[in-house]
Amino acid sequence: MSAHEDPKAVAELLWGLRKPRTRGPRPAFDVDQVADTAVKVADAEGLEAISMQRVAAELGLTKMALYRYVNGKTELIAVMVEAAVGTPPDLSALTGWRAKLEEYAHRLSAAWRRHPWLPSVTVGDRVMGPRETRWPETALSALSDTPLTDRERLDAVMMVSHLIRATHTAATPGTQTWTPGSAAPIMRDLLLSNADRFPLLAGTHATPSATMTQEFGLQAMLDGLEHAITRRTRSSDDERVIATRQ
Amino acid sequence: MSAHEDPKAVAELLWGLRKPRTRGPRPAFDVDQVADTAVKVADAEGLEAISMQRVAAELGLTKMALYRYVNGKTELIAVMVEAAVGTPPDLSALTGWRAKLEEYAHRLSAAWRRHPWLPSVTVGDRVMGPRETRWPETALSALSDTPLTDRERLDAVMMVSHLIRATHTAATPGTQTWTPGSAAPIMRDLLLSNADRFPLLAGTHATPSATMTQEFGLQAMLDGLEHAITRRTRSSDDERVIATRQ
DNA sequence: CTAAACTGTGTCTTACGGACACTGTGTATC
DNA sequence: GATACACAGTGTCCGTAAGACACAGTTTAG
Repeated sequence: MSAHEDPKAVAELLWGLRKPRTRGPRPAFDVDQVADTAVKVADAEGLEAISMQRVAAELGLTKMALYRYVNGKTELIAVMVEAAVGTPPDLSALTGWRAKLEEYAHRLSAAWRRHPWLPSVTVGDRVMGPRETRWPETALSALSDTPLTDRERLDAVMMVSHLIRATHTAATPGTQTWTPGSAAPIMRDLLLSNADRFPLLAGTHATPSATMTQEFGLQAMLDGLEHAITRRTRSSDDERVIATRQ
Repeated sequence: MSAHEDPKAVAELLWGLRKPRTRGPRPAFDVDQVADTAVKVADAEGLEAISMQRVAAELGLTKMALYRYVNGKTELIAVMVEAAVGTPPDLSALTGWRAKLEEYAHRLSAAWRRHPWLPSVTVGDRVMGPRETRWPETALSALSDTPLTDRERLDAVMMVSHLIRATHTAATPGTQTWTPGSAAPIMRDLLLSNADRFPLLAGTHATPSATMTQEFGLQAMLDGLEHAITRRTRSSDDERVIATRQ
């Protein structure tokens, strides 16, 4: 949209590379306060409640005054994410990649549960801030003593993140604006009254796009990862390795 | 937003439960034509190009005339999805749940590659149309001769779908509006110049939020699923089962 | 043949993101 | 300490979006 919608500007803002102002009146707030306020609004009323107007009003400012802090809505959301993600857990107390990665997954899940709008915004080609970047870095550390390649480690981390995201996105509607949860029962009715065409789905008595059990998916993924690691270890240094689980 | 944003109305539209009109002038188009046109626009110019104005103009109609066909943008997108998903593959020729599910995953991936905007819209609490519903139904059929419970089967299907989605969402930005791909190199530079704080990520020389190898994740998932299935079989009827793979 | 039903149109409202010019204020420099 | 510059906050304007609503024209049922 605007000329300010530039990833370089976002990077400078998130990574603290904005030149500090000296002259002129003191700003009434700083970017962190703006971000925190916006996060509070999004937590309470959802992401669709976030507008320049709304956030500015919350701070007692005019809409245009907000543009002094962030160059546009893209930057606003970027700092919101950075403010909301929090810090990843310390995994050094746990032993074994599996325990570490499992703990990581649960902590990530908790963070996203606290801010239901986060999954829908932390998607796609974008610039992450330093706090957010700590998360994948931490996840990678869980896998550092496995025989996986760098690429595989990254893939595994992304895989876990995406799974956790998937278990949360059901709550955060994408383009639908009706009250959450109202579509599921209707979908269920449709399946039941069309049970002849969709016998398996109707048999599950659950709507497909809705919730997904997080633990089943997570354990299956870790099992699969364990398989890959075990096989890699076996073939690489020709030595049987006791699997961490069972 | 409007009173028309009601999942029941969407369900009626998608499942062909709208009472057929008899009196009055013939509509210039039908809902399918509207959907196809909108899909074409979205394929060519992205989802953000979709507006009532734009789609109406494409059909040679006024914006308000479009509201005669769909009650709002939510309905428009719903019919777009139903028009774009296509039909799931026939898995009956393949033997074994793993081969079937793998084929399913690849076909799903292909469908989403054809319409890059689909992943971002097929999320959350919503009503699916009959064509789209065929997809999870087909995936469930791949697992029908496994000893998994209904719930586990559904979880497994959702897990695979979400993984495939995850490998595609990198291309479809969520809230960022800049040209795709421009953030990744900047993220890479940030990681490299902060290699002391993010040694593992910097070592991978790849940006975390970007692409993820689909096959690694898929095979890991299938391995994990295989583990669950094998264990279930072993414990349920006390009989060793030859794993389908290796 | 008439009246009801329906399609398509034009106009209005509200809300959004953003541009831009302007006012006032505080700090650094001379 | 005076002054000029830099910057925070404001008000106004614009383009675009979704949607409400009333109206004109058309076609089919009775």
